[in-house]
Amino acid sequence: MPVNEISKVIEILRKTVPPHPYKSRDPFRVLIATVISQRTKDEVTYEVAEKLFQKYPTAEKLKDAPVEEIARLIYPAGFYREKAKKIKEIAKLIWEKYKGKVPTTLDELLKLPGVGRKTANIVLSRCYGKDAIAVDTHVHRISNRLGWVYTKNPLETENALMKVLPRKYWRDINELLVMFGRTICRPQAPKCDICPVKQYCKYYQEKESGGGRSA
DNA sequence: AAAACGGGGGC
DNA sequence: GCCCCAGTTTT
Repeated sequence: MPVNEISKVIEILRKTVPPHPYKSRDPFRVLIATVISQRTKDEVTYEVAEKLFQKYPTAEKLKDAPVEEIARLIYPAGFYREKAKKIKEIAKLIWEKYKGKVPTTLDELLKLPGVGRKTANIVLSRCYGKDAIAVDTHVHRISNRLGWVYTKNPLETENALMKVLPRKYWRDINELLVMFGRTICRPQAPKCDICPVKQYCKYYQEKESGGGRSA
């Protein structure tokens, strides 16, 4: 797909897709909230994260919180035991090794437990203004459906997107496509009939010409 | 009732 | 690369 067409699709989505509800740009909060959101529907997880921050607002406080108490607070997000352990360990590392400041580079972030490329890139792009593409399953699925890239895993998608997606969109693409994926371009039964960019979508075109068979 | 869902890490 | 992880939502 040509670059100017990708830009057009993004501009349409920006005008039609609802804004992402999580607004904080505090690196510590974004980092912890993103870890909590892993493998869960993120509607719930931001409420859960706020409850956690009410009781433990900083890395200094969180590093001394009992794992069971963290687990109790984040329970609705699922995987609460393993996440609680990781969250506490992250808080401890940030406080002791990084003097209370969340690392600002990909390499350092990836050393934290429970932090992979998606989580690290969320922090880099949202909190530190770096040109990073945070690829989660929404970004992966939608990029492939639209025909922007043709890849089989998130890392490939990240690399391929860096070649075809104009740099000015990198930082915002995750929030935009997450909300698009939630409301229209869902994993199953996407609402193509009301999709504002279906005319630019490979998946939709194939569905139309392929006699109703899904791709 | 069963399958889909969503990141990271350990092997 | 494969497989596991827990609870909610969709089919």
